[in-house]
Amino acid sequence: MTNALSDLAGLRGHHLFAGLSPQQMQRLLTASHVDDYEAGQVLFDRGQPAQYFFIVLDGQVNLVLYSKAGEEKIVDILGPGNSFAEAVMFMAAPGYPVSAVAAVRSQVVRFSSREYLAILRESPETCLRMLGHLSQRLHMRIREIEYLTLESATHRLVRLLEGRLPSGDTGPLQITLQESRQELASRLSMKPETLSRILRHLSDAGAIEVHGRVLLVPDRMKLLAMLDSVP
Amino acid sequence: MTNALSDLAGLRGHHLFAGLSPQQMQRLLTASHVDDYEAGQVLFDRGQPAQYFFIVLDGQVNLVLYSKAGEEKIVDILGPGNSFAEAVMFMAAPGYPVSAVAAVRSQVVRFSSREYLAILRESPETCLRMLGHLSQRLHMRIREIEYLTLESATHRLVRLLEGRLPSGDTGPLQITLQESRQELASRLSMKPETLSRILRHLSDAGAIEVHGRVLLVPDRMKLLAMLDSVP
DNA sequence: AATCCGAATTGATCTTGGTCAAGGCGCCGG
DNA sequence: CCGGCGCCTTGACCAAGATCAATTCGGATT
Repeated sequence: MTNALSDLAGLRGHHLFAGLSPQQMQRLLTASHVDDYEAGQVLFDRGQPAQYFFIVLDGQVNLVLYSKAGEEKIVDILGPGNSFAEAVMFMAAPGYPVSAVAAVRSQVVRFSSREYLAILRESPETCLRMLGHLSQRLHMRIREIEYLTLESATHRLVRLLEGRLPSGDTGPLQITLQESRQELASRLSMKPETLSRILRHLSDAGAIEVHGRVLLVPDRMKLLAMLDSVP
Repeated sequence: MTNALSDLAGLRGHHLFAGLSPQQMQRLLTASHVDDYEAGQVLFDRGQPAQYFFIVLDGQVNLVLYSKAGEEKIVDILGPGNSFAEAVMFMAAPGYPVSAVAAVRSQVVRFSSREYLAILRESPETCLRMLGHLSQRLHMRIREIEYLTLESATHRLVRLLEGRLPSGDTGPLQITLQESRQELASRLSMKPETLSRILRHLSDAGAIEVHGRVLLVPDRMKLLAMLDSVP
């Protein structure tokens, strides 16, 4: 737990802070802390009172939910530059709705929600930006609900892969997964066994080529065609 | 399609408008319209450019998603006083993320997002209120994802019923469903047949008593106990 | 290189909820 | 009072994905 303002130069440009005056930024930074976490370490638990929001500097943080039986569902995976828990501060009785755990050794900045709220109160422009941000989040969740209820496991995987394809080119493309199979499965709300079988199925069909965490997509159209063949 | 300002007195108190000055409210109202819809009529389709948000005056509006195969999933059911599509206006390229269809003959006010945004730009207090509102919505969705991925159909139904029990009393309680079985099933992401079977199961177990749309809950604890017996 | 250990894959089987089809019930109009 | 038409319920069967149980793979350590 160190206060290392000097490390934070890169944060100026973060879109949550775009439009803040240098003084406002200063105010925020003096009330912020940079923390290091070991792999597996918990940043906060679901239900805990929420006084902070966060930005990942380095490493990876997973937002996760647990069932009573102990199963876990990864709701989001955050890498460097990503913020999280910034929606919680606007609730009347702020409590984190998910748990956050470092997936690997990570470095994370922790900001005071109180301070940020005070600043928001005097900058409508930033307010509107934040509204856009939350709106985006909300729509992501609605899309996730759509995929969960209306589509099969195969569809969900194909959609995720498609979303990670470098847009543009039509030739052979490459995706490097930054998460483990278990994490990927959990995020897609399926079991690792199922993910494995689907990857194999896609591979047998020639839609992808699997080399560990690297996936080759010979033809994006062929991948998308899998959506029709497995309704 | 009539502009009936006189009908709108009740809207002054709506929490989306709390804190607006009479002039601001006036500005908004002159750019708003009251529309009547038949049962089954579509207010807007998913993907359509979004320039309005809405408040239900009377009747019922369902927010729904469709799969390519034509299955439908009801995302939300809105009654008098409820607003919808108010998050969309903050997106960069506003398009409705769901479709809205009147479930019964309904009366709905349609507001100009442009106008409301202009007002927001000059009232940080209202901005913050709206942020709280969206935050709430976001958490509802996260909870829904939680239930969908981590819990069984029975759990989802019990949770919904529990949430509708008049809080407080411990004695025998009563719930009157305002939606049809089909709607309820769709909202809970299950088929009507499954809902029917679960209701029967709960009824056999003595946790509820079913009389058409009226449900009696002899003991809220007994209902909650079903969560353990069917993991 | 040999070993170890957790992660990933594969196969066999099970469970939940979906599908399909056949009644039953309620409500409305005649 | 009687049909008829939706909606709901019930039953028999099915399928996607989960679970359980071996292997196998990969990569770190010695």
